[in-house]
Amino acid sequence: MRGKTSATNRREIEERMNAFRAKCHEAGLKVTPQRTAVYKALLETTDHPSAEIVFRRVRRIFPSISLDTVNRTLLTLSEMGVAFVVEGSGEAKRFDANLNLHQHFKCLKCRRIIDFHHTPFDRIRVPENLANRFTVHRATVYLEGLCDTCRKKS
Amino acid sequence: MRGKTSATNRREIEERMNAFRAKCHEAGLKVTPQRTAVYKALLETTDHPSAEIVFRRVRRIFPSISLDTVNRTLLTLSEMGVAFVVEGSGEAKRFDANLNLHQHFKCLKCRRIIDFHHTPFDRIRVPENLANRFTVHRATVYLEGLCDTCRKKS
DNA sequence: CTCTGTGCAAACACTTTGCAGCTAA
DNA sequence: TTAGCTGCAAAGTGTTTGCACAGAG
Repeated sequence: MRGKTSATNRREIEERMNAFRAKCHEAGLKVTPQRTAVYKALLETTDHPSAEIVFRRVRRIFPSISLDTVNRTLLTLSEMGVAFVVEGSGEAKRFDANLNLHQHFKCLKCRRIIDFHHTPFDRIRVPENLANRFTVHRATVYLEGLCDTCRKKS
Repeated sequence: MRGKTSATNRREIEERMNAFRAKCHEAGLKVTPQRTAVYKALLETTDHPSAEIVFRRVRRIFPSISLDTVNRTLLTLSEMGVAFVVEGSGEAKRFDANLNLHQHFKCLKCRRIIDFHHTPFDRIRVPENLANRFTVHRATVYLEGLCDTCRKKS
């Protein structure tokens, strides 16, 4: 399962690749072999690789690619909306000593993390099959988007 | 509001400080002035400061403290469970091209991010007052804890 | 042909580590 | 007294930037 492509979703990958090419054209971005290879590598995994790991994978079929290109491409992909960054923003750690129940909203533009509180979100019910696999310490709702200020600016 | 302490929660801060001292003793950790100052600085803010920012704040009342100490202390605080790290794990960015609805579980020990899918979590209803303040691109449930493997090991 | 994208190298930002001296208990 | 903590300096890891050349459109 990990990192492997099942026969079933091979067609899905092909579809996504086509959609990707279309989206590049739309956005006025060139469809370079590097870009294609990076996107494909990312599609073919179910784990959440770092740039370094994507780099190593892509290099197997595209030996001349550089890590910089992989980094830049991954950034481009996130900006296009065909990929996103999960936990590990690359930025400095941010700390929180507020142990009262609350949730976080993160602005993708100014990177601010804003606390909010919505009582129905306090009691996330972790389903049983997950509770068996994991010991859950924290279960919270996480929102991502644009804050008021940044939304006005753009 | 931002970074300020209101008169109302001044007592709450004092309470937390006492609980903190107790917790240090319990854990066999020394109650040093540096530690106390860092924790207090963190309690007194509602934003989510980086080590650098905590450092600058603490230095105002404890000029001889070093950034390393702040870094180490913040780590200690997270391990004690009196603070936690929000977005910005300090680690490398991780990417995900899976645009199908899914949720993430993060193991605090091995740092793996594991996808899971629980249909009731797919449609988080963002309350209206938030929808006014933010443009939400992604709303998801985020779990944190120990995975099966790490739980067995410890 | 043109202009974006790429590769390389250097700069940067943040974190971690090793060690000697200090201090809370 | 002494184990744990702090400050300093150096090394490590990951990301960003500037520039010249290459290649997609």
